[in-house]
Amino acid sequence: MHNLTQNRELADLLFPDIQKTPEYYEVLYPKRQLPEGAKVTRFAPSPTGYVHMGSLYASLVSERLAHQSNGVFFLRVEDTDKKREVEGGVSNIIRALSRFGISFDEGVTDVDDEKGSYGPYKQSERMEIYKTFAKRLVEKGLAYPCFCSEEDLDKIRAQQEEKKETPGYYGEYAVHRNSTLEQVREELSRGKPFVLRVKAPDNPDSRFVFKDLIKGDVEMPENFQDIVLLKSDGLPTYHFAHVVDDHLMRTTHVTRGDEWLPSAPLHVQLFEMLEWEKPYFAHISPIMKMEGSSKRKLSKRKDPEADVSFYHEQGFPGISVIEYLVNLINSNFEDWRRENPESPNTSFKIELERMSVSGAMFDIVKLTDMSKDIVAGMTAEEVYNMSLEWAEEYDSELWALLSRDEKYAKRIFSIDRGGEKPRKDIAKWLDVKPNIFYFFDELFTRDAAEGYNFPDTIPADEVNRLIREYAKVYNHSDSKDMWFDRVKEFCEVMGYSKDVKTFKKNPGAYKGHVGDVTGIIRVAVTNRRNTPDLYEIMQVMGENMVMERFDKAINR
RNA sequence: GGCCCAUUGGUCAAGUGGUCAAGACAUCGCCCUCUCACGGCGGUAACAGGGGUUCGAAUCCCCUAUGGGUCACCA
Repeated sequence: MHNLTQNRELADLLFPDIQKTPEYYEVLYPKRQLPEGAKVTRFAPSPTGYVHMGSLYASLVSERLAHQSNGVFFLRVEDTDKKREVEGGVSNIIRALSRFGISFDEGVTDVDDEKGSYGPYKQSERMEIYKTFAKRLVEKGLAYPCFCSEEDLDKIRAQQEEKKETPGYYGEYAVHRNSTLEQVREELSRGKPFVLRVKAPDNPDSRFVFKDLIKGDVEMPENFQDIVLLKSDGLPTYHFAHVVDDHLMRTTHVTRGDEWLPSAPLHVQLFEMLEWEKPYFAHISPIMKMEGSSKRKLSKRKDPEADVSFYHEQGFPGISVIEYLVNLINSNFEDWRRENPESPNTSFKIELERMSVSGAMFDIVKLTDMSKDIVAGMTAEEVYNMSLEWAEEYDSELWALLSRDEKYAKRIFSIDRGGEKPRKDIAKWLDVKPNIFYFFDELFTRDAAEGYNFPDTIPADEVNRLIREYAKVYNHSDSKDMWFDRVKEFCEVMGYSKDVKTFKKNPGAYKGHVGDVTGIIRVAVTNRRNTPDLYEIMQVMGENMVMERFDKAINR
């Protein structure tokens, strides 16, 4: 057993270079002056550059919590594992999040830049801080060096497995826990590397209860493992860094994936050992994916849609993804949206208590539907600008066509848009090309070369006859009503009923109905059976293009 | 395996002891319509199972099953 002076000696022995004190940092990073109820949250990724859907989800929760309470949302980079570091990773993460409208009030802003007065915000630059608090823990007899090698640890584990005991470094298995100062000195003099471990209370049966803002009251065993605080390279583990950083950065609400729930007792224990006020914890359930008949966490390795850049590539507007996620956070968002169709989604207040405690299945069909609604609400101008921007990066051919004649492109996007019931055909910018290709001869030609999509129910001869005759009566300067009147008249001449009802009443009397005829014209002009308003399409195309399409169809 | 968390229609979910168990997406049917879409109307479809507690249970308790998470000098 160490007494107080021995602890102090040990602390100096382990951290001879640490001169600052915890008190120094308490003054350096004072409690934030914020309005009542303001929340301080953070996003704390490893600098891998990869942003998982689950991370976006969690960061969205954190961001909203902070910003809807006039609080602070900051970015901290958890780069204590060099193996995870990827060149340019930080910038990638920041860029990926900004595409979804998520920005930070303080923290890391780029590879070598940051803002805010609670930094540094990169853990690798906070070594002195961690060591200062580690030293204090040693002084208090709450942490100690452990010289076990990997092999030693393996041996312990093997022993425990054999006896069917809980594996880990604790109690009587914690061989270095009660080393004397002399023993430590000797190991050190032999140049042996060490890790710093917490001296956990040795009572495996004691229970720990805490209130999670999402999961509710959770009861678990108290932590009794002597978890590593400082690795042998001197860098802190997540556990220690989290506690030190979130205290010093004055985080009020720790929002993170629920894979952290099992280590929450450890974290709370550390807060208590350091005599710090505990933050609130909110453990977020993972986003799942259906595989066969069972669900599992969306996987970075297996699922392309787990990577948020997937949505950028597909051309989902960032706001669509965000609204989908907001709805996953609080499902009453949909009701709110219906009542507030014009409000920005940031006006919707999220509530942690309303979050689901179990993992939600990621539903790309629903995302697509929501996105269609959002795009349908955009102006032609917006659709043009956003699809152009997308095309610039992902589809140079489309980009060239859209920028070649801006006015023409915007007229295309104006069809069936802006009215009471806007067309819902575009969910993502990837959908644009297949929806508008027929307005461009080069794309249309390529498409028609694959074959025309005339219905099989009408013989080719009849198709040709209809197009040839229709081309003769087509008058490009007709108003919409006149155009349709003329179509109906044409139908009667050709032996088709001028409306569907008449045909249905007496199918034997006609070759078909007006829908069949317009269907043929539609395919001739667009090579699609489903399109927006045919009249509008032909008006936008212009007379020449329309007539050429008729020719081309007849001579196919 | 230990420890946690969970389980309402195909999916997201409302629901906190008394509801004909909302709504949305998907699906199906009908209507509207030049097609498709949009829109409108309607349909199919759920409290994992078993025990309790209670006048009464999706809601509370226990057990079972299933799913998920976690048990590193990774985060």
